[in-house]
Amino acid sequence: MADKSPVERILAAIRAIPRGQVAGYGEVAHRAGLPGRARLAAKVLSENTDPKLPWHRVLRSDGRIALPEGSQGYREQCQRLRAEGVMVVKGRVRGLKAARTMDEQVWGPPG
DNA sequence: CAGGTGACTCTAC
DNA sequence: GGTAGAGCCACCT
Repeated sequence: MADKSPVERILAAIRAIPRGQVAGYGEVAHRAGLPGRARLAAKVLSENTDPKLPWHRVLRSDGRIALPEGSQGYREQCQRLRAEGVMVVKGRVRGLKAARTMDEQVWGPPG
């Protein structure tokens, strides 16, 4: 990875998320080389405006959508996830979860 | 330099 | 299993 800015690295990590799968802010931040910067990832997404960026694959540690229910972003994320084969119920995501437990097997361990 | 904010995370009930 | 409150850390004004 090039010596890009932390924001660029976060965006790259999000772009690296496989389709039909989801990841948490902490995971994305850690993958971006910024452990503990989950908040930064959140702000980055809030500032992000790239339609090609799979930001909808980024969820909270609880596997829940970060945006408030009823918001435009919430609906967009929910619909996009469903379109990728991800089940979304009550603002929660069912199926694979990239939490800090069994994510390594789906994300791929370092190496 | 200090204050305020947040698409977060963890622990406890 | 879910909700509620406190904590933490970096970024912005």
